[in-house]
Amino acid sequence: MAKRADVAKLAGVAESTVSYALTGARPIAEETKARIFKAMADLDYRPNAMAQALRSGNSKMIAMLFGDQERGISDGDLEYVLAAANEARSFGYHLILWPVRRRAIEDVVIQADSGLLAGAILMEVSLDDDRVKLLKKHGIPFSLIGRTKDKADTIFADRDFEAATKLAIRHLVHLGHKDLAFLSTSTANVVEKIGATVRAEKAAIAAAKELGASLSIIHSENSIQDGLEAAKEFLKKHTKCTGVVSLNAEGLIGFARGLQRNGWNIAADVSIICISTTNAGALAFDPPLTTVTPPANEIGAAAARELIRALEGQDDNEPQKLFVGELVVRESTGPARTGKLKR
Amino acid sequence: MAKRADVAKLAGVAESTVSYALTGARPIAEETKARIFKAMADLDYRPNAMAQALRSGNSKMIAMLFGDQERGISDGDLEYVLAAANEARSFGYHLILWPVRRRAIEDVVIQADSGLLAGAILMEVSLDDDRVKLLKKHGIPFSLIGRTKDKADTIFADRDFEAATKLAIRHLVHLGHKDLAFLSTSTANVVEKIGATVRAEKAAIAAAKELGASLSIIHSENSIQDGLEAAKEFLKKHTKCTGVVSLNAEGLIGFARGLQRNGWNIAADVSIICISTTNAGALAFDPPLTTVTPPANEIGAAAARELIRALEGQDDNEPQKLFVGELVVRESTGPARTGKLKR
DNA sequence: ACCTATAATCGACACGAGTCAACAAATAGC
DNA sequence: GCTATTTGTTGACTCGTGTCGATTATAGGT
Repeated sequence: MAKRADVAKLAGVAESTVSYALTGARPIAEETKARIFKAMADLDYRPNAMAQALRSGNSKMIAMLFGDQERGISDGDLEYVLAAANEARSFGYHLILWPVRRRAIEDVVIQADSGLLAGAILMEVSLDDDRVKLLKKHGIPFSLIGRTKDKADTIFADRDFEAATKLAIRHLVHLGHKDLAFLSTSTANVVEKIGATVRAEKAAIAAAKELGASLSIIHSENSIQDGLEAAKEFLKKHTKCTGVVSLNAEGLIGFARGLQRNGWNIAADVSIICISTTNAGALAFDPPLTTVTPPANEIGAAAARELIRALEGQDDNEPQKLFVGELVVRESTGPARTGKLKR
Repeated sequence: MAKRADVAKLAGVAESTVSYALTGARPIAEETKARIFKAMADLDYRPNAMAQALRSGNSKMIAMLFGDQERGISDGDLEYVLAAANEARSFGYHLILWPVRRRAIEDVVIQADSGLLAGAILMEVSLDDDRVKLLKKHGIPFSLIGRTKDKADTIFADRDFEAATKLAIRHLVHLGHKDLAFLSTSTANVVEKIGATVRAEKAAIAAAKELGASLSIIHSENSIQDGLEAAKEFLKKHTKCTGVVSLNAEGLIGFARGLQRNGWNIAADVSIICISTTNAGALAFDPPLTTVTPPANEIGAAAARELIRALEGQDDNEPQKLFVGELVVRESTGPARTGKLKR
């Protein structure tokens, strides 16, 4: 592979001149520039990325910290990751996929200290996340997909759960629903203070109150099996409910199935709206699911973009971004049923 | 950050001695070694990855080339990627996620020439893939998830579609099914010679013949909507069929729904087995889907491992790996119906 | 006419590691 | 007891860039 010295020799200039022609850090005569670029083209010259990284102290590598086993992989996750990767690349950065168990975060610190990583993006953040503290302590630049309770001096892109939940509840209330249920994730998530769960539950309660509807919260693991259990609970205690908002994509599959097996008709007997599934997931439902779709692309891209801005030392007035997502009305919601269930 | 010079000074030795203590390329007295390691620990020294990469000419970075928009993202894809990332990291390598449109593959060559990439892993390979030719031409080490028609001198990890398809068909035949259908992907995939489609179709025909069953092939895009269309076609032309093998995970959702809406009972009226969906996808089905599950973890890991072996110059007797996947019997298959459909 | 600012270029050095040639001391071979 | 090899260590060089200081030529201001 041709190096800078080869280009300089062929163009008949000093190596530094080639550098300045490339970076524009100092003026170079047009004529000389032309000669240099010609030489670069002839030699098919590519500046060596590792040498640049070493010299400049910027590897342009960003670790995408992916919580591995713990919470299971959901189909939507890939969307965040791809969006971040695309955005990073458009800035000349690269995204290293880093499946890392929660406890093994020290590896990341080590690799950052070794100059491999310029920064990191963290997914699945809890409200009081040790990993965030560790990264802060070691001065490693990072951004979050999600957010912690203490938001000071933190770059993040997150869902605006308050707005999304409210959007969903308002949709149901406008359809005449008065008795609502909120299908949340596991109680463990509440205890561990997973941001999404805590915020969405709070927001649901607030929005229901504001809009004059009642709301019960149902907890369920993020699995079909547990969704079925949740349906049983619902059928026992919450038959008055005519509308369900779900934060739990996987659980909702079981939940809906449980109701359907019991003879319930989705949309006619009970309206269901999900705020946490992809469009693909919504269409896999029968009937297709009304959703407030998480804008995974925007969130992933924003997390990457804002981190890179910080890395490049650009002052950003607002590196904390919230995204609501769009209400997409499909066929799982309809006017609140009046009178008794027809069964 | 402490550098090698700091360690050398603190330990009272030359820099090269520190290097040799670290790499073991030359013998160093135990006593000296101890002093050096003590100094490294005290200074919290980490060798600079970029300097090592520059000096050694090995960036230890592998691009995971991810066909972006074209074929849509399926949930299973993340599994391959994560498995490859984990495997790579266990060898001290890193996986750069690289969403790249088919045509933009030149970028990869450029970045490989720039020393950023040590190699690449390619997904969604067609039997006669231009990208493979390009990488070969430029001498960029790569491995495939999937495989081309010309397998010579190529590292790959792929599904053994022949065996997987046969496993599926045998399962049905053993249950007494004689008239089978094969739900394939789009005809475009056949024209473009996507390996999975071409191989699985061939294998299905061969296996059915061998086991004495009839087999019709139904083409459908990988979407629920098209799956519904495929169901219509099936209901018109193939009502004799009692068993369906599907290569088309997304399409199968629509296909099954189409049959169910027409009053068909899955398992009782028609057995369905899918060879290309994740366990999660299978469980989202109602009834849970019998599958020959793609061993995404093994395939992703093997693609990474074999590439790294080649990069490190290890002669490998067999860098071409095939994986069948396990037959998991769930509730979508049962004995062939006898007599007429009860409708 | 003189001083200063800017354009254009060059050579030297630094970034932080790996590796080779050289050398002293210790050991082995016969 | 003399040569041949191994052990242990050092300094110098290299990987390919970015950038600073110095140098010359030219233009601009008074």
